[in-house]
Amino acid sequence: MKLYNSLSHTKEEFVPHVPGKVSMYTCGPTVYHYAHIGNLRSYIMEDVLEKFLRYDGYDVKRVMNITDVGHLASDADTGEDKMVKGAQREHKTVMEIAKFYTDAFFADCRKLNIKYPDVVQPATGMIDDYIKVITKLLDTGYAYLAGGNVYFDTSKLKKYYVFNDHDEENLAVGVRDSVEEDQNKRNKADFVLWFTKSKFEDQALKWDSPWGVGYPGWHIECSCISMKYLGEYLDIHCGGIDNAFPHHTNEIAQSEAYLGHPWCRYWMHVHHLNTSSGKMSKSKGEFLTVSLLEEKGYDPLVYRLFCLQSHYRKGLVFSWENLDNAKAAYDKLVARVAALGEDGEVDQAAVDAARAAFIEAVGNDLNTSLGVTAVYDALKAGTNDATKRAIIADFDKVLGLDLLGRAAALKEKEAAPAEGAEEIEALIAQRAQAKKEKNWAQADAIRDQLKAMGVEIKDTPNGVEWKRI
RNA sequence: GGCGCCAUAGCCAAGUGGUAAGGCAGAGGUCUGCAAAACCUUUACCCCCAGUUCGAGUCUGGGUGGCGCCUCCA
Repeated sequence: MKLYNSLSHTKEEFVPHVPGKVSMYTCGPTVYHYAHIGNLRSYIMEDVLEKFLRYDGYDVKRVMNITDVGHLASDADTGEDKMVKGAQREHKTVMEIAKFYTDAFFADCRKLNIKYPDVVQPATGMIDDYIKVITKLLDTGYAYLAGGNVYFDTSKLKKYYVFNDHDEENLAVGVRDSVEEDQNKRNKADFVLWFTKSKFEDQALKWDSPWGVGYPGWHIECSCISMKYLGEYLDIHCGGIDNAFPHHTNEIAQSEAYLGHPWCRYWMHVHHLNTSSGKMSKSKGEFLTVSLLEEKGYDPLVYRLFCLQSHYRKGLVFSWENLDNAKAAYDKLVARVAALGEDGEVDQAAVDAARAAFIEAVGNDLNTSLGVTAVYDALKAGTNDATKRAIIADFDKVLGLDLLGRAAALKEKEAAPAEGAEEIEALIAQRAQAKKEKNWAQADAIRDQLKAMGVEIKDTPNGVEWKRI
């Protein structure tokens, strides 16, 4: 497949380090609050990537971290750790908070049909590894001690700004309000590997280390977790675009300094979900969760379709109008799939041809919009229904829209003798009588009454059909 | 200020030099007492200005606009 690589800024043919196998790392959530649907856009698109690679025949191993330590609480840099703040807010311990929101995150993922990674590793479980890597970086001169903390020395690298050509002179450090420049740093871009002293004294979790009691820096976890489970050569590293700098840049710096050779070949960055006022973010306070969508009556998979209709490398604007658009499309799609019959022999040649076209489309830098179009093409094709079902089932291994499952549920719901069926049938009979007498007002009144009961009727040549809505 | 991504119909979008896919919404139609559903038909001089070319949405240069990053973010 072709994949846009943030390192080269071009679409490249994807070639894994070991033929047939793909090692894939994803930056996981910081578990201090619910994930919002903007966070989840990344995980949906990464899920599609993973599923597509499997669909295309690769043996994929996917690893994700859970950040349960060490992220700052606010723009104002006031010295609270996000985990600590979350714990204080809810009167729980940091670890209780982490557990709760980790579970909540994966519950959301399940609803969105996002596969659970092969390995999930909380950052707090890897302290020994961080110490091992930091020790070597100190021994080899890539790191230094200053003011009680261990820093990575970015000047030791041939190229530090790997994703874009930053000019250090023009980097605006502390560009946001009240972020102070750390005076211990030798170079502007240096970053902390291990804290023993910081402005953030209220860390809940601290560990002993050769440099004193403290806690790890904000980037080391991803390097260490990735290397532990996926080895020295990583094929694909995923994450939100906002992580490219400094987080991923620093990961590369640490990992390659530690390993002494190139580390990760492909970097995939998912762009943001925006609202009319910019990206959706937790720190802005107002954000949408999967639960909220459900409360408002949206199937979470409607949101998945909403994401798939766009491209991961483009900003996507969220609005209720746009989500309604996706909802209408999804409901229609499910209804069309539900209308497919069961009869006929699957035309394997047609399935193979559709599959080849699908791979061609989605394999081009994850063109999910075309992938969705392929479903419509399959529905319109001149094949029998069994073949259409087979093709849609096949595509759905990647798209994850559960079209067949939802269609079956829809049919079951319509077929089930719902509660109050006699009453409904009686009303329908009354309406039929009214219609016969051309008493349209009463016929319409009965239809409205049924609608108020949650029953939708339609007149067909074969009589009246009704269903619950 | 620096760096990066993006710019196609009301909305989401495809398009990788040869006379603009698809979806949603809208409009018209078939059916219907009226609806609903379904089906059919229909809706674009591709942000602007130069340039390259027989030919540019597609390449080049310059603008404009939106978004992101510059040590919390997916």
